[in-house]
Amino acid sequence: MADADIAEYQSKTLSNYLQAGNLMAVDCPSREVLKHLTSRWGVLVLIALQSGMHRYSDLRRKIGGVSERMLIQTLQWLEQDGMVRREALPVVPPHVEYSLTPMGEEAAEKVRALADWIEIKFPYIAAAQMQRKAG
Amino acid sequence: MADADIAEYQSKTLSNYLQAGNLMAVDCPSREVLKHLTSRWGVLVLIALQSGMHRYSDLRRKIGGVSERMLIQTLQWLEQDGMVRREALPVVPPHVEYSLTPMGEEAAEKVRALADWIEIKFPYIAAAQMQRKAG
DNA sequence: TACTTTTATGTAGGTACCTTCTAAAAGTAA
DNA sequence: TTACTTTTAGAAGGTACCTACATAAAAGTA
Repeated sequence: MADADIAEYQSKTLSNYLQAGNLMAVDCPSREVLKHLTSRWGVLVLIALQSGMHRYSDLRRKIGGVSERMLIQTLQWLEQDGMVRREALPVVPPHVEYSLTPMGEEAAEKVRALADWIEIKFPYIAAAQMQRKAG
Repeated sequence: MADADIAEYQSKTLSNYLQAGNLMAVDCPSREVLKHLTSRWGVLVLIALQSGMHRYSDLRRKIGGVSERMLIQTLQWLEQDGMVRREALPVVPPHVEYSLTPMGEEAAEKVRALADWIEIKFPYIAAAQMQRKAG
């Protein structure tokens, strides 16, 4: 932990951490969490992990089009936010298991509700888009 | 409507539009919709409009930190996707009213469920972040 | 020695989001 | 005439996401 982090940590009282976030406020740090959970790949990682533990390469296969770099990046964001648990087995070649924490399960449910809705409603959305272009 | 759009439109049969989206697929156009709904300002616009019609400047005031450019941009995405209805009154200075379509109401509910969850859980998330940095 | 495997990291470069500034429109008020 | 109103567009420039490619480690096999 860097000195700057320690200073920042100690400057905040417990009550600061008990306050709910306010996403409408300009500088509320909860916006960072929103950004991670709703990021291009964050959504898909959460949904993919809902069906249980996955290895890194499993996720890469499952989530079409994600690059190695961004998958790692996204997993690290979600791990840092306490949504994803990372377990590295001390073997060669490396074997790393990713799974959702209890908090991650809750987040994944919310995100999946939106994703499912989009998938089901997509025909209507596409139709609306066409109508608008044609109109 | 441009010729290219007409050609694209006619190349698709009705059944194409009745297929549900698949967000895990690389090139499924539903991913664009997901991107709009979960974009940095898209989430906040949907939630803000849940309490009814807002003028452009109302939204700008309500959503902390959004720039004029991005608010317009986001509203146009959501309008194009059929989530937001835009009504311009023919007066000077301009008076434009934005509101959710029925489909937008549904999307907003899903998005708000996630946002509410983040705001409530934020103290725990922040604590998790700190633990990780300190660990 | 060369090659394999899996999970990362580093870098170079592109793209798209995003902010800021400027400007337009046509009325009203000073 | 000048300033001010509200909504939107355009341009310039910054930043962060994102892709692609190269590199690394570690221990086993051909």
